[in-house]
Amino acid sequence: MRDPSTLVGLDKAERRQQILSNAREVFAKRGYHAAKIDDIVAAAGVARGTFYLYFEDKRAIFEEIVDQTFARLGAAVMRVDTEHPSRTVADQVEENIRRIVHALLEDPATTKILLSDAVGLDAAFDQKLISFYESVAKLLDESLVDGQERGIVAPGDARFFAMMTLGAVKEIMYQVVMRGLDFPEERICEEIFRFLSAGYLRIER
Amino acid sequence: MRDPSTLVGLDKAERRQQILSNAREVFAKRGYHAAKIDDIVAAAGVARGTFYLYFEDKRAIFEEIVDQTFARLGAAVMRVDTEHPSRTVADQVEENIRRIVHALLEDPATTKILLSDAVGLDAAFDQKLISFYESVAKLLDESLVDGQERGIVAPGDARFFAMMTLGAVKEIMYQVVMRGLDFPEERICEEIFRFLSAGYLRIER
Amino acid sequence: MRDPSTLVGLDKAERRQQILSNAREVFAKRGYHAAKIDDIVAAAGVARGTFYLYFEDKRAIFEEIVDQTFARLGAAVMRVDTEHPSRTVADQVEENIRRIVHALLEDPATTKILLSDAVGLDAAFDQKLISFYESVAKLLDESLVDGQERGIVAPGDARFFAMMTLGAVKEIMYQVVMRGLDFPEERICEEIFRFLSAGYLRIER
Amino acid sequence: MRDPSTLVGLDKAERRQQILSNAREVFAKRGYHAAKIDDIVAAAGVARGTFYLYFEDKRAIFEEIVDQTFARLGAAVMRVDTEHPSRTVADQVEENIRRIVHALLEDPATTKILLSDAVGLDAAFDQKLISFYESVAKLLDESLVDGQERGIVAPGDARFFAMMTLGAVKEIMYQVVMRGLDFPEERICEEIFRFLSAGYLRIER
DNA sequence: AATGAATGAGGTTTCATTCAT
DNA sequence: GATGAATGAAACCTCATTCAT
Repeated sequence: MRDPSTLVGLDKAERRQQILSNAREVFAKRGYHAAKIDDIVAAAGVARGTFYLYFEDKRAIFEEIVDQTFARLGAAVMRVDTEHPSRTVADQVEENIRRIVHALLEDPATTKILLSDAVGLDAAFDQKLISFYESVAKLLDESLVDGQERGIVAPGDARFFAMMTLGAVKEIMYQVVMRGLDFPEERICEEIFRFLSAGYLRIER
Repeated sequence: MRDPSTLVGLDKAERRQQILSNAREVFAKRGYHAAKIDDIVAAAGVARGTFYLYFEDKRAIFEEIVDQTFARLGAAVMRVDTEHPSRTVADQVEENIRRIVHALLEDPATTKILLSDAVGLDAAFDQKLISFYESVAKLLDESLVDGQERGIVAPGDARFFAMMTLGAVKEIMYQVVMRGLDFPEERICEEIFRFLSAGYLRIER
Repeated sequence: MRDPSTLVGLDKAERRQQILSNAREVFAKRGYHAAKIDDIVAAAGVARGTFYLYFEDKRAIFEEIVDQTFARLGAAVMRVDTEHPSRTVADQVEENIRRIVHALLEDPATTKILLSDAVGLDAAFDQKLISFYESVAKLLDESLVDGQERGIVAPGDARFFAMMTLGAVKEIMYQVVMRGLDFPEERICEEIFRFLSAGYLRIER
Repeated sequence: MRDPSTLVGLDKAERRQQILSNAREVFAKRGYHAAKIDDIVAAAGVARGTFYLYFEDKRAIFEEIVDQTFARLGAAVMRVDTEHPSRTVADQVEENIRRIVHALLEDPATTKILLSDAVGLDAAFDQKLISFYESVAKLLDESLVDGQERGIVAPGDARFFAMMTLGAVKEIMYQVVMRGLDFPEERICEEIFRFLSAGYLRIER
């Protein structure tokens, strides 16, 4: 419970944000189901009724957290410009990986929510997640197809390349936020880029 | 509700299995939280009290389903023998991918449970998942380190290779079971193998 | 809280009835809004969950009480037979008044519910009440029109006669159950019959 | 929400009346329990806090509406003067019926509140209603007893005559305001008077 | 062993009322 | 005086689990 004197004078948007931020932490810490409205309002230092003044219900605030995250991640991605590459395409790809990884690591609580709590919540939420990942995969897929035409992406089914790239990044992030692993951001990006560039199997067939 | 006459005469183990199988379907269909004990016993054609004769509680049966799956997946993996390779190493690796993918696709309901419902369930369950994936990653990691010594795996951090491989496979499986995509098993395995072998980026740095 | 030993072994219908009867008393005593589910289950000697096993919600049990009362009152009414009067029509009318009054007085708790608690509950319930009184009035109206054709009912708008008769009976019952007045049933019936027969104003116009 | 500019400059009494009138409409439209303070202040075009500057609480404003109505109805009644009848007694009785019916019909919203919403609200309110109807019945009773001494009212229990008269009038009013029936005022009065004068049963006993 | 009625803890939500500005 | 954001008591209902038969 914070000092009430610091809480007065917040305008609607600020109060909303205050509850939202605290809810995010509570969801990250306890998980969606274990997080009770009581935990959230206690963390935010507001009364239970106040919560319902700003959010429809528990699911709504959770959905908003996830939506905000989707928006933030979407904004982090730079569309790869293959037409007039002021920088090399490789740099652009690397830059995107770096931005995504950075966005995910700068707020591990939210990343944990995205990769753990939001998964398997209910059918509707599953759909939302799937749609998001589909849109990401599609974006990637298009870039890859384009890259294939220019000979900078190997031939093969770009949809698979996209899914596997997505999965590789998700898994590293999952391990990092869930196990509290402490890899340097730069290191993570390098490894991903190296993996995408050449795989690792060097074996005869 | 099944014909009760078919249910008599089941011995303890059979009755247990009967409930377990039905529960698996219900969990896969509805998700852990939306799956009510009522749904499970209705599907299994037993009384509510009977459920508790065979299982401690709802979590216990869910945990058992996941544990069985872990065991099944573990059994599917063949330890890569680099010492006395009766077959080429590449074949062994490919064989492993094929077995895992096959095990996951032959029972999509359970795969969905593993990749969606079991995620973010609660802190203890998260730990269980992490441990499983860690053990898989470790196994893979060891093989890769061994492979690096023999020059059949590229240099680099094998832990990352392991995580990314795991993530790539998980994501494809997730997409397949959640979106009902219908890729042929063989095709999936080929794409994964190709990805691990050479990545896809072919660009100057 | 009753002796639990007396409560076991009730079959579904009996348990239902047990809750229903106790709810009726609680509603009568406290009124619909002041009657809490807790009061009802305490009176019935069952757990809160048990209540919801038998009734959808508070409104549903209240509606059922009212519906039962409507049915009971409807059954108490004997259709006046003007075609082949084995008894005089007067006797039949008197008999009906007697039956209705008797039905209302033998269960004052329910009558209080009908005439007080059920009134102004909400729009849907108002509609239900109006429909019931409308059907009663219509029945009465038809008898009166028929009576007018036979010269045993004075000329005039039978709908008004019906409404006013209904109102007169309702008001007496209301006063009796709400104020605990203790008029003998027979006396009440006589006064009503006398009123319907001749009014009371004996004045020049 | 009215134009705020029209609301400034109201003095205390006007502001009070403004809230009161709007509350009356809201209560009539929604019923006591379904009428929220929010509905009332929205209708009155004032802030929620302002409501509590003028009224103790929700019950208080409702009680005041009902009290005002009681006062208005009481004022409408003319005491029947049997001592020095400047007009015939019949005319005075008829006049009273006419005044009451008129008072009830000129403000159907309030009449609906009185005959529906205020009924069965809670024990204290029931008592208030009973007291009011008792005072009305007593007044009527006294007139009738007096009339019996003068031979212009039939012999019999005047308390019953009073109750039944009250009930007859209430029921017609109830039907009119609840069902939106559109009987001419004059017609209603005639039918009541006719009923009180001679009843309608014309049958042998 | 099987049953299913009964339990009650625990969570969500509403809304009349308060109070700092 | 007026405002409306904040409050929190109170009530409802669900559903995993127990237990008498």
